[in-house]
Amino acid sequence: MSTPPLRKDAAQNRQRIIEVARRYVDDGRLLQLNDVARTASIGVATVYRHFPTPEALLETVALPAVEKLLRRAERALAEDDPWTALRDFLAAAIEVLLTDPAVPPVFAAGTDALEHTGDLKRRLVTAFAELLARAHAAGVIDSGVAESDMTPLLCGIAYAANIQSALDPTERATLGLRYLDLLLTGLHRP
Amino acid sequence: MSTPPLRKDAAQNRQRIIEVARRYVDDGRLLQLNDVARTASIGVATVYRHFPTPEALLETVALPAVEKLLRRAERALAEDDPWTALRDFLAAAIEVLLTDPAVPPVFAAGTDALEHTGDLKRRLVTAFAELLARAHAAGVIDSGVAESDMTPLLCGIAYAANIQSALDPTERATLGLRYLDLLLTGLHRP
Amino acid sequence: MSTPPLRKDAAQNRQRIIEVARRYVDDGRLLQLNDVARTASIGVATVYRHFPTPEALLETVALPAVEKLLRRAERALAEDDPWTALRDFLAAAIEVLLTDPAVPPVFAAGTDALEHTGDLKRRLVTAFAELLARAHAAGVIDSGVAESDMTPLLCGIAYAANIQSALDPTERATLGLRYLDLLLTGLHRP
Amino acid sequence: MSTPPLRKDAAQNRQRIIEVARRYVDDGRLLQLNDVARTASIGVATVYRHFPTPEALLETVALPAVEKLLRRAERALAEDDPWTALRDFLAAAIEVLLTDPAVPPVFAAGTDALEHTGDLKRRLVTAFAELLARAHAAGVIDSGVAESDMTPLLCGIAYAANIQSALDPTERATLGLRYLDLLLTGLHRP
DNA sequence: AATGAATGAGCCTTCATTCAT
DNA sequence: GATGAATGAAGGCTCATTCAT
Repeated sequence: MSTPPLRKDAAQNRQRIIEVARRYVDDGRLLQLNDVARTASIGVATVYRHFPTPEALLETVALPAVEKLLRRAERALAEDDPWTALRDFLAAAIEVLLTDPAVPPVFAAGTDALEHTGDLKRRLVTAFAELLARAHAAGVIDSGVAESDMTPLLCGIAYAANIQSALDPTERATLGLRYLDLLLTGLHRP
Repeated sequence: MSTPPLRKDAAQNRQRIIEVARRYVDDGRLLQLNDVARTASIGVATVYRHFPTPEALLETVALPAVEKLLRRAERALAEDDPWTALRDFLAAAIEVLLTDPAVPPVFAAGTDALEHTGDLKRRLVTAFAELLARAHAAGVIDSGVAESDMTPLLCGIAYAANIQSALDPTERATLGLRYLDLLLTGLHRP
Repeated sequence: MSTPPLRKDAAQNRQRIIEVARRYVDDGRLLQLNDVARTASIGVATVYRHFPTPEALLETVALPAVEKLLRRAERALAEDDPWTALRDFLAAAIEVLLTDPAVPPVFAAGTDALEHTGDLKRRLVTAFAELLARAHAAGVIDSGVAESDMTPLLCGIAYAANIQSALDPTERATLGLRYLDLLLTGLHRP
Repeated sequence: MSTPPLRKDAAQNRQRIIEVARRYVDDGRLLQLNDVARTASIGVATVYRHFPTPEALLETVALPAVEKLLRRAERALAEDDPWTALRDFLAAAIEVLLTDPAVPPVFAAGTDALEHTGDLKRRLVTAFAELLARAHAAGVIDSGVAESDMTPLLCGIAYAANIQSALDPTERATLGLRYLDLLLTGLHRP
């Protein structure tokens, strides 16, 4: 089912590639397999074998953050108050999206390079759906919001915060949380 | 002040280039000057003289939509009720952003290729600032929202709606308006 | 025989082109007709009519200097002492070659764009031949030096001095005169 | 220290590129990487990897000749008579400069594309400096000539000989040696 | 499994020259 | 005579991907 265990040197290479790619992503550089290979002092073809496309590599880089978010979602599911649960999850999502530049493109992408990525995303949506259902049941959220709005809304907020390219990552995260708050509270004061 | 009047044939070429570029943008193709030239059956250098960079061409393509939006902003300024005025403007902006794919990149860009574009954007921000000030004065809007939030928020909503790439433009516009409404109203029902 | 008198505006244009070209040459920029036209705010075709090739323009720019050198040659012919006459002429040539960057390429070129340039160059060689003949007759110069060595030797010295691109024009002229002196005196001390 | 040994096929390609470039240089054609690639039936990028700039390729083509000259310089250093040593070296230099059209531009260039080229040039200047010092000590050369005059003087002579574009390479070499002789002996007969 | 050399399509851009206005 | 827009060939260079070693 899962990938066969890698030979030790292969595993090392794989790790090295991911580390280099991580640096690229953090620096805002474009992930180019060729480039990454050179930086990692690893043959191009080796990189291609491990990661057939830049997307596959990017998703692998984003993986830990996405998994972490999934754990936050599961923790949120354990929370009693439906509103607190939902809000905490959304805040966690924004934080992850704005803290790790590898994540937004993975979320925004319509298709996934890695099956595993799709799995995680689906489980995240499922968790959100549950949180949403509880919130709806409790009447603490607009009835028009649907499960399918999660990704767009979150990515939209992250995108909005990222437009301020002059800010540093921490400031952008703060800004994103403020935008989330605006969305939750609403701009209008009747 | 403005560019000297173009010779008739030059004006035709310019128009033809813009039309071809418009088709590129609408089809979601990347604007490449060489490519546009070939499609337009016009010499590359001619295209380069008219539009030194793809951005300049894109901004020119986006121009009418941006001007239209500015007129909507000015109309909104004529509206008595501060909240209606602001909301109408925001709705118009979302509509334009989602109706014309040339517009979002122009708004999201930090720098402008054409001076005129910068002018328009600044006038738009000024108009928004005025609408916002009135809304603040009337106490009909969250006091934390600032002038500098306009572009991020609007672009964020447009981005969110555009993530649903399966939808056609009209459906995306509708979705965008719903997202705007969510933002104005707030997700939370206390 | 000679060009018909130019219309006044045409003459002005011509003058303006030459002035601009002079600046180009002095700044070490490449003479590009298109470029010159734009800088001079004159239509490209106008420039082309006046000067069909960059060489033609360059030769025109170099003209006054070449004519000046020819006058120096004629003055040298009036000098009594054959050695002084020859040496003065050579020194004048080096000075002109290193003072006006338009001149060396004109001298080094095998073919001339303008008839007038060819005339002047030939008259210069003739004058040199005469100076040389007198020097030979007086036995004050190596018998192997021929009329056809003038251009190569002078251009060679100018080239040598120009290699020191770090120096300013005046310093290069001084260096060129030193190289001429070396050539006249010889490096060898027996 | 030196470049890692090339793979066999890579070495063949490299060699092929150099051979084609050599033909270009000998024919007086401009070295254009794209052009060379096409002629050599080798991918452009391959050529670019081996030689990032035309200068790098040119210097590589010129290398054997420059190395040969350096050996001549070292042989000259072994010669007892200071004047003979210096003269032989200069003659060898002129021969090389006029025999291999790849060499003059390399010498005249202020900056080197390849470190190795710079090394060789510096070693050549050092050798010349030594030959010059001995000649000065023996009082057999004009005291004004300095080490820094080597390149200009040699290139100047080569340039002078090359102006006679009608001559074939061998004749030009002969002419160059005559010009060298004139420089050593001096034109003036007092 | 790993390597990295090779590929060549394809983009961007410039320039000399012509020609319709 | 003057203008300057138009041309399109051509050069420079990069990049994702393959394949021989």
